[in-house]
Amino acid sequence: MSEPRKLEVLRAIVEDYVHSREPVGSKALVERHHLGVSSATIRNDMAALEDEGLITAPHTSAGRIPTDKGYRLFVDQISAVKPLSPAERRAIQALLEGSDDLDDVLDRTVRLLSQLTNQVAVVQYPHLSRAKVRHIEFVLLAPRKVLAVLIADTGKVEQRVIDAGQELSDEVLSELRTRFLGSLSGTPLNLLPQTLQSVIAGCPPARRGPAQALARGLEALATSSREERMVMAGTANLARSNVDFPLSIGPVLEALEEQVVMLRLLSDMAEDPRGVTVSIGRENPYDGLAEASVVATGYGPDATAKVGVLGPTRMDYPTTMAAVRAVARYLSRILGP
Amino acid sequence: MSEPRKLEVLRAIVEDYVHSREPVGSKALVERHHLGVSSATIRNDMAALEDEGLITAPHTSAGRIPTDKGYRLFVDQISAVKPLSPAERRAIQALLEGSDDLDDVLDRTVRLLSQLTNQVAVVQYPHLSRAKVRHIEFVLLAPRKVLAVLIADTGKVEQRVIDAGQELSDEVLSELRTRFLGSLSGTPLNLLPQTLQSVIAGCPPARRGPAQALARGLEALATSSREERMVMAGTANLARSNVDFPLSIGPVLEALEEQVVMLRLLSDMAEDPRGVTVSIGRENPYDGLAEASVVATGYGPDATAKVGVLGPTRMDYPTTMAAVRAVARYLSRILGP
DNA sequence: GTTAGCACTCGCCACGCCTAAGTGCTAACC
DNA sequence: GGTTAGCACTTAGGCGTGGCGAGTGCTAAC
Repeated sequence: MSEPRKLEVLRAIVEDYVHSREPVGSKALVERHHLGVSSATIRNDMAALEDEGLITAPHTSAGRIPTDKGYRLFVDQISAVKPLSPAERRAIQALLEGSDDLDDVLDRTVRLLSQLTNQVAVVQYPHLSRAKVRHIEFVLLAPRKVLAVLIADTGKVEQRVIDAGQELSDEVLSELRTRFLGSLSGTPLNLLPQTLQSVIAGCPPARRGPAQALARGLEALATSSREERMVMAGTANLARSNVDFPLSIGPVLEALEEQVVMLRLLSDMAEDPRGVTVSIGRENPYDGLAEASVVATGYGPDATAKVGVLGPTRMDYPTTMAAVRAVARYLSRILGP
Repeated sequence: MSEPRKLEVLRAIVEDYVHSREPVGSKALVERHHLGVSSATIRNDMAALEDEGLITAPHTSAGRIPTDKGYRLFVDQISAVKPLSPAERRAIQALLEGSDDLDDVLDRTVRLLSQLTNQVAVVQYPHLSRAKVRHIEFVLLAPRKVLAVLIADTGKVEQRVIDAGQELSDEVLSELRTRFLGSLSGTPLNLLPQTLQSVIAGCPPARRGPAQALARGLEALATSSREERMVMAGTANLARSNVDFPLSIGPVLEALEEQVVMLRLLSDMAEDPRGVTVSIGRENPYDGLAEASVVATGYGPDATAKVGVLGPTRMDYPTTMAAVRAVARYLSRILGP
């Protein structure tokens, strides 16, 4: 029993099953792929694969389907990344080029990716840590309520309402604004906390209170937005493939809606040297996603924010991985300096 | 055959069907509701109701279910708005009070409303027309690219990247900023176009070009955000009630994701004097929502932005309407002056 | 206008049957 | 030893049958 052929058999099973959604038997296998051996031999191989836990039979007299472990082996060692079609490349380029705003870019990206893969696409907002403060604005909404707006040089705008703790006049606020802006302009966001301390220290005692409140607000602004938000598209694709999620489309939707879950999941995915990380079925901790796989990768300057796709474990990994990788690259290029 | 009793029968049918999801027959009806007549009489009434197109029988020997028209009559003339439970009132109050940001408020609102009704909740962003300009900021991202930020006195922040058409220096931009801010501060957003014209007119010829570009950008900023965006929550509830959308949960998700469709739908709903508008099944033009109903109402100062709920035609209208109305009221109060 | 009674219509479910697909095993073969 | 042919065995799923059960419409009496 040759080891290479066993892998070849696993590959064939995965591909056929992904294609037909039906358990694949030994006979169909030798017919569709020219493996050069008879179905009996394949049966032996399949028995071995089953012993190793790579495939399983839903019932005695059905063909085999890959297990999570089988998909894992397939993804890690067998499959080759399928190149995108020129049409797809063009679509990516065209769709992403005419956009200005960051929100806009991300929005187009998820839509594109979900169309490309026929699955649910997810994009995490890029981190701000590398960005620098471009501008700060305080606006007095009510005597004690200040709207703080932070504009980063990446074009990202963050806002938040802050309780100043005491009543402020427009003049005081304006003075504070100048103070903050003077010290903070150009500061990288990850260094913001320290710099804020020095601003407060430089304030006359009378201004300390509100300055501290504002500083806290700004700090929250810079850190809160880090990994907190994401955009999503293509949930309708879940329903189309309701054959894949027999009755469990509900939990999947829940997980997607509870953005925290998805964000955790994305963040936890270790960066794969080959560029795209895959989490298959029960490999991920959330029960609702037991029958789902996530294909994701980082993008942007330090590749910390993630873009990815969620679909049934029975998905076309090579193509999906190719699409995710391609989209991430274009995305990085567009957002890049 | 008494007219009032016929309505009573329709009411009973709607309520039972909503409760049990199963066609309701004449016998079950007299048992569950004390109508004071026999099942034979009810059968006669039901035949009449069917002639009028208010109810229908899925097949010969099944009970009846309401038609869209039947629901319509029920909503318009029969049902009484069910008051919310004290617990629900408390939940609304508690959840909405601890919030600061507009985004935050809307986000909590949809989540709350979807939990309250076990359906998909939708909130349209409030219009800006009544809001006034509080602050304007221009930030130079690249020699020709300007990030315009518009802060309204409602605390809403809008941003957009503008192509200035020619290279600008920080000084020129700063001068323009002062010019714009001087004239625009306090201007209601719906009057923005006219005011912008006067700003441009007041510019020295050398500044006209960029000023015009910026003005166009600001105008787009003020109008674009009007009815364009919405927040949504509770799509997972669609799946839970997959009994209601037999196989058609896909189209519903599509409609929800194509925000344009939902926004059109919401905007098109005429304001009902009783406060809550209902669109039932095929009353709405989009095919994917043929089995869905929307319950919505306006909120905010001029009640032009909408908040609502989408669910199966077979929904508990009285409670849903009550929830929508209550949430809209709290929302108006919080956003109010 | 209401009611009782009755014949009739279907959807649904359970039962049993059969077929097709696929397996595992054994014995022969190279 | 690995490969193959053959065969007995298993089982899901499709299909027709028949028996409820729920519900209706109609008629005749009240």
